[in-house]
Amino acid sequence: MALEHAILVSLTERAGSGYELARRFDRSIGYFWPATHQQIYRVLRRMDEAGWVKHTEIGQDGRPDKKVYRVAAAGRAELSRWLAEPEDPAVLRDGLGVKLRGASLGSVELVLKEIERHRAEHATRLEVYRGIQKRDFPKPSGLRGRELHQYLVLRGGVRAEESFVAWCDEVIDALRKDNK
Amino acid sequence: MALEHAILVSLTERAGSGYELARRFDRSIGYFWPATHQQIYRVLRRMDEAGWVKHTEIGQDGRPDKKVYRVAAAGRAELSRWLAEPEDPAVLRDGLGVKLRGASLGSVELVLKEIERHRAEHATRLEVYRGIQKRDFPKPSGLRGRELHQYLVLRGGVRAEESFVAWCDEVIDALRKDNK
DNA sequence: GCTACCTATGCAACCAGTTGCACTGCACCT
DNA sequence: AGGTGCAGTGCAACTGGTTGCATAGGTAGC
Repeated sequence: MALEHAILVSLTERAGSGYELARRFDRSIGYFWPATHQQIYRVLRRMDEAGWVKHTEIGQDGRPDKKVYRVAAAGRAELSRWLAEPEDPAVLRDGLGVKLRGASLGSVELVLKEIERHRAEHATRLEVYRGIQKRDFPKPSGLRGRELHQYLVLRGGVRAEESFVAWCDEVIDALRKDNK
Repeated sequence: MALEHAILVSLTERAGSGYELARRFDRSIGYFWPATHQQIYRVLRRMDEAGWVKHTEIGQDGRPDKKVYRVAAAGRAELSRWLAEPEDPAVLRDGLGVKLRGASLGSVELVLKEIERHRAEHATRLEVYRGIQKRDFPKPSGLRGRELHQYLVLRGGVRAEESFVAWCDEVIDALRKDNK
């Protein structure tokens, strides 16, 4: 598992509350490791009990109190232990493939519409990534170290979405021709 | 959820036992919707109780008896209901991205090795897909209907692996240059 | 004044996927 | 004779992720 580790990476970059982490996951890390606030709160509590992180309660006026977490020594140790450990390659799991495979058992028309819808969503995500790329890494050739790594992860997202959109186009085209 | 539906699609193509389904998932559908035999047995029993599939016990000599499942009317109904229903776009979830993002907190050397290892595994998977493509769809331009759909799903796998391997190459190259 | 949304944390129940194990019997290799 | 691997089904326990709900005060728009 790696939600623990994703949180540790994020908290090492900058301390934050569960809520803030959930926002960060929505915007960046979560593109590669999605997580809801429920999951994040639960894991934070677990890691707190295990001594991987420590929290400081911060009273705010006008807003609810918050707990700001920062990585403890044990957390840093666990993180480098995990970084050195081999990771199982991720598997593809997309219901759209199953739907396409079964298209002829239902309405090919509808499956085609569905693929067009997915194409649009992935194209939007791609635009978001490209926006981040332009804004945060306008000159990638000069990047080094941590920033380079962040950039390369983003590149992974861009490539995945590009390839998905291209596949959708291939499918849409082929299904339309088959229908004629 | 869609394991039910993945199984229904597979069983509609050809009736089979839980064991046979598990083999099929290992070889084809499972590239896009992985499942272990445990999961398959459990879901088959559930679908049997719900009347979506029916089984016939087949005694074999020299081998254990098996239950051959085939899709019942209720299963066909459920399948076309699901096919017409919108599906949430799949999310990317790859620990390797988290590792790369956190690389500078551990050993960049080791993360680089890890990425090379993943590259090799995905390249192997890509070769498997290309082999299937060559063997089963030597002339894709003439394909229609169900065969076309199967081919297009395979194309999705090929594209995903190609793009992953290309990303690995980009990362390996960039990390090596950064290290110099 | 009402609705809606944001910040902030959390419980409880549920569902899906993973892992480890158990049993049988044949075939093949060493 | 013993180990490995294949065919075949299955239980039990666990882990991780999802969904629905609760609470509470502040701000912004109609």
